[in-house]
Amino acid sequence: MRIATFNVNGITSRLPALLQWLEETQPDVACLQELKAPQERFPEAALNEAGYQAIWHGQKSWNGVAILGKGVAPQEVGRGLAGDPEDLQSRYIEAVVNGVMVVCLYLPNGNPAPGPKFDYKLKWFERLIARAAELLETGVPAVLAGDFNVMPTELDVYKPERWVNDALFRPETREAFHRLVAQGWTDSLRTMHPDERIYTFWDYFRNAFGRDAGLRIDHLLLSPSLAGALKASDVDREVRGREKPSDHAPTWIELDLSKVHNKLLKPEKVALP
DNA sequence: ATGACTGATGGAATCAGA
Repeated sequence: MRIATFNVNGITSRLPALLQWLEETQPDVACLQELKAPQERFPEAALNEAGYQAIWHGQKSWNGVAILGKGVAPQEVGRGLAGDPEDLQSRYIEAVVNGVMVVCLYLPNGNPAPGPKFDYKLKWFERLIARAAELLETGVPAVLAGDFNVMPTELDVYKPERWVNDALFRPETREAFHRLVAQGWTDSLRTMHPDERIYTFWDYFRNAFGRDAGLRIDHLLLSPSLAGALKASDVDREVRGREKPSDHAPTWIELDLSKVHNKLLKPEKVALP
């Protein structure tokens, strides 16, 4: 099973590129971020036509997340991240797809740092860490997929010294990401490419893609029950070089679920905390 | 330290992104 994550940076203007990529790579599950569209303006019909069923949490102008299932309807577990009833931003949605718990998230950018936006990012991170711990306690096979807005190490940024004071790379941010992973999650892309400079985002500015001035900020984290099923992981880099691209490229994993067949969630057992 | 580029909103200029 292939699970992909793709920050589309506006699903309305990105729809042709999204449909082309889905047609070409046929992921079984696709997690989308930055829809930048209100709930009623999600292009459900076009995605159905392409063979995908979807759940989504839209928001006017900003944010917005979606989970697509190829030929299957994602069974929604919840939307919105627990821990702050006053947080109305659409950054989090969970669903069971093909027996796997799929978490699609768009972690706040946090710039400028320090400041209130950075505080919001760190608090959001703590809420995510709490939810991730809950999921691990249940033992469900789970994937945390999305735009984490974190470069975990110096290998994940083209020029680390330029980013040390940025919200995506500050020590507090990296420490939170490492604390999350240390719960027992597997960083799929880094596991399959231990020493490689491999990016998922390139700024629109200054010909960043042409210079390969990129960042690795989109991640797929696997629960222990799924780690043994990881077969491959990579970035669909060429998508970033096309006409009217997102500033992110799709990032994906390939899982061999026959290896964890007895651990998959049954349809009648999707009731989770 | 700043700006470059893009999308959404609204119908120009501004915010937000990373």
